[in-house]
Amino acid sequence: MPKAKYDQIYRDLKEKIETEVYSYQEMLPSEHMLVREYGCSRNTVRRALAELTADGYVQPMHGKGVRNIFRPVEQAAFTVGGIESFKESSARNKRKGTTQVLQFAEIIADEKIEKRTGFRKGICLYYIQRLRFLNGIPLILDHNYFLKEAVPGLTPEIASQSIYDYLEGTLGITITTSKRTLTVEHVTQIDEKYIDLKDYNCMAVITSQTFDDNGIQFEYTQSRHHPDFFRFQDVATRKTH
Amino acid sequence: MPKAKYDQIYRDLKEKIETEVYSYQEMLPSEHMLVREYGCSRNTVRRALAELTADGYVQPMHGKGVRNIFRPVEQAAFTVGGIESFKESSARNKRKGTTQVLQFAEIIADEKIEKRTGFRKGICLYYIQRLRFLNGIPLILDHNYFLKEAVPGLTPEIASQSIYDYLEGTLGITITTSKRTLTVEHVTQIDEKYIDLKDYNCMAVITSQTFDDNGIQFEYTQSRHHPDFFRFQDVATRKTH
DNA sequence: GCCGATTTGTCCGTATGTATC
DNA sequence: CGATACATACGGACAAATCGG
Repeated sequence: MPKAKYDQIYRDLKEKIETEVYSYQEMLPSEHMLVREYGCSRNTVRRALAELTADGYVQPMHGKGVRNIFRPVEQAAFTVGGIESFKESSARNKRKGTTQVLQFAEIIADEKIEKRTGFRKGICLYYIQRLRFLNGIPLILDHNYFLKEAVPGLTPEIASQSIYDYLEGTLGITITTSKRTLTVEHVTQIDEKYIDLKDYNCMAVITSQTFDDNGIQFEYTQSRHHPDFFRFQDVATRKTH
Repeated sequence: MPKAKYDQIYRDLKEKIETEVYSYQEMLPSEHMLVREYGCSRNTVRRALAELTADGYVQPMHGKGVRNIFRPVEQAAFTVGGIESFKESSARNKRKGTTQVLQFAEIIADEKIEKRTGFRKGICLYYIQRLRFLNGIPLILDHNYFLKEAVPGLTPEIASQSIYDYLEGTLGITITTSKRTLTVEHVTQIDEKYIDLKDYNCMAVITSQTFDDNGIQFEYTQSRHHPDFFRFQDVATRKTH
């Protein structure tokens, strides 16, 4: 938990927006006011506001002020957003998440794997297949590839709990960046075997390459979601052309 | 095209990374070096680097340096990323995009529409249905709702070209923020009527609420994509817990 | 282990530009 | 026109992490 001043301000403003201390479309106090309120420099206030802007919470308007454009979202499905473990996502979506390990193996990357995952050929990887349950219903099928040298000592036992807890807690790895691609793909035999898709013949597929704070890619994951329980959210800002 | 100094530096570094002047996993010059190279302050360099970090191009490492973690992506499908018009996306994906307007109507928002789109009940909207072709093949079906008072004078003729060109060019609107949700949904009768989905019974659906620089939501769009020609990309960074 | 040099991270105060009212 | 508000930029200071001697 960072104790940086800008982060404190960011969290404080974020909560005020979420709890409607400032209502939708209302202006926040000016930067000058916030400087006085928080007893810091203008740069620091601006940094907090920049993060809220990136989150889609506020919109700064040149010469006018900063407007609250946040609206709460209904959480009907299983919402995916930032980098989160399944455990964290389950908690945020207020569901009980459990995991069943279907496969756990050590493999050597060949050319096909290199092309798909970004791991160099010849490198030793853990390959793990896991089935994810929400409130007892199997909804997500994960195929994980972990770089063995970066993530030593992985066991099926750990995989059935939270690998991220192990990485961040026990190994002290800092997870930093995740590049994700989202596609819609036909169901496979494995999907059908474990997940009741009713009449869907597709799944929502997130593939991600995850990096630690040394810029080393230690994970490639393909996460296949039941369409009825999948929702991906995003805020984009337009770049000038 | 902003002529801000940090933006120049950002673009310059971005191009150097893309053209592999710095190769994958290589360190960029230190901030101090960049300051000398560009003749600016350290803050300005840092701002450019912050944007590259958000793009997933580099990863700064405390006490060590800034590492290039960019890898070119193969463009097999139709890649969706930031806020773009169909025209812009087509060009970026190197495809010829054309548009057929299926419906063009003025409607008044009722409660159902309010709940779905975020436009208040009673407000006057343009409703537009458009079929998008890539290289002559129909692949995307768009349902647009535009706030009439914010986007006056829209015509089917404009809708068959680029509405964004009209908004930004003729009307002088600045498009700023877009909140998007991505789901996988069953095909509808309309989908099937216009798009050849082969044996897919799902589509990739992006719904977006778009705001101008006054924080006014002027657009709600549901964009339904053929699975074979859909790919959404994203870079996430992990927040400390 | 310690120290100093280097590098990134945070924060401040100030100045100037530009848009709005 | 002046006052207010956000945008950009500079230079400096200190902290924290890393690395080499």
